[in-house]
Amino acid sequence: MELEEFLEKGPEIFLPNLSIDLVIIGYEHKRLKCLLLKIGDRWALPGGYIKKDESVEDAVQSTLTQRTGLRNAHFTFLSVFGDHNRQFKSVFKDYFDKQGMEWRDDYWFNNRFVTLSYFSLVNIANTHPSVSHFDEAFGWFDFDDLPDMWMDHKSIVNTARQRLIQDIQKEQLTHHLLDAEFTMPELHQLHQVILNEDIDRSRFQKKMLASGFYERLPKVQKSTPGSNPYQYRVKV
Amino acid sequence: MELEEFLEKGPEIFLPNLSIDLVIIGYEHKRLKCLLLKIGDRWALPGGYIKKDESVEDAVQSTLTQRTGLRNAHFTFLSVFGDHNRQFKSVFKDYFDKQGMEWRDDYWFNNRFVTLSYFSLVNIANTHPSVSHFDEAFGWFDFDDLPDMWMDHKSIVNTARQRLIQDIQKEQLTHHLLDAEFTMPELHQLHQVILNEDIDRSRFQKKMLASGFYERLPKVQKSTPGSNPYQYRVKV
DNA sequence: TCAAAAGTGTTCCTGTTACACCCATGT
DNA sequence: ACATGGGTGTAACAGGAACACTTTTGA
Repeated sequence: MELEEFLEKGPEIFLPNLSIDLVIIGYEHKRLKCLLLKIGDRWALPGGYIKKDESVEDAVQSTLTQRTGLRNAHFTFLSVFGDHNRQFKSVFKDYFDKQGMEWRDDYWFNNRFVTLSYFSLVNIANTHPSVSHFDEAFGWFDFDDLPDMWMDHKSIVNTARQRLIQDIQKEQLTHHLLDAEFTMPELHQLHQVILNEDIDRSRFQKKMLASGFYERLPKVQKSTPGSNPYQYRVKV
Repeated sequence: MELEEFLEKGPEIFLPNLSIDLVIIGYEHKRLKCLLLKIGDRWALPGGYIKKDESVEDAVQSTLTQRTGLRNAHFTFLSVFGDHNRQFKSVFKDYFDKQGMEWRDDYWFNNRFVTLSYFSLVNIANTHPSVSHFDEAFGWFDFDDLPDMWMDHKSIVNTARQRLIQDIQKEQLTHHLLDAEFTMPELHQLHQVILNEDIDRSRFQKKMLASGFYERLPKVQKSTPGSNPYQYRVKV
């Protein structure tokens, strides 16, 4: 969609008071990362709007695809942010000014918005992020080293971080962050990073295997000393 | 708000595509109950809309107060229902026809709505439910004996039931369903009803006391055989 | 004094924790 | 051979489940 169309036809195409914010989480170099977009001199979560004739889930999926290039990425509902004075005005005004574009207070996206936030676990290596109307750049940021962010976006990210810690204790979902085939040491390392604490190797491995969620594949050769770990993948 | 104003001024007052649905849960005669409203020949969840200048939480609270008469009732977010063709038209058309009221397809509440559902645990004895614009009656229905309901409302109720079962294992929130002072046997009975299974008395009592959430009060006289149970209340 | 209700104690079992042991492999 | 990494085993412990014991009280 062209910017022109987005500005003028927005209210006809989208639900005018609902937005979607995505906390897209990746893992690289033993760090948890979060995909952010640069708008003006601050950063924002990727997001989008819901077309009047599409479901919320479809809107999330397509926003996710648009931003990461991934077709069937994982995502889960995070929470509703519904403050009465929640609006994007300050975010975009800055951008318009800098671009020398006409600014109008009655642009539809200056409405008050209720946002539905979702978080998504992706394999960074498979993503091809792209920029869109207002954002000039994207970046994967360390969870512990977030840049200046617009509005309440930083607190949304932190909500996601807390939620992730809770969820991985009950559910197997961290594999989304890794390649389709991975080793237990890799998974172990990842969990330690997410929980930010040491986990007993033995216990971790037994717990994972006992879940029945993964299947063991042949060992592969590797170049470091020590024995070769098995490869695993999620069962079909 | 008068019906006239609601029909005509709605789009100016409320966010035009967001609604709230409440699963208000009570407990009476050893049964879990749910508050429903009669619209036409079916039943619906109490709900409402969000004023443009109020937060989602405030809207939920005031809808809850309006429907139950309770000032500070418990409530928790349940889930988003965001199907693309989710609309109330069929619900209200029926009502308008029966009342001999003019029907217009372009009434604002015939829009497609995304609904935010919340569930609330209340003490039925303290409630004073009231009817509003479209609903002619209210009723507390057994969870296992729900009437014909509009749209996806029955599945929202069932989502709440499942969610309640999960939540009470981790959190102390069932006391909202009882009087401010209650006995362990009462709480025990309640949990058995919610989980629909027998719970060992001994284990239950120890778990509840170990939570540190309740404080013991003096025993009171009662007229049935057996010893008098202690009273408990939530710690301040 | 008997039966029902309520509170507490005891035993068993499962699953978590911490740590030890052994095997594989590159240097 | 040895250091490193990876897989599995074991003993100690905590918390849950099942059941038994005791006291209180109205009939």
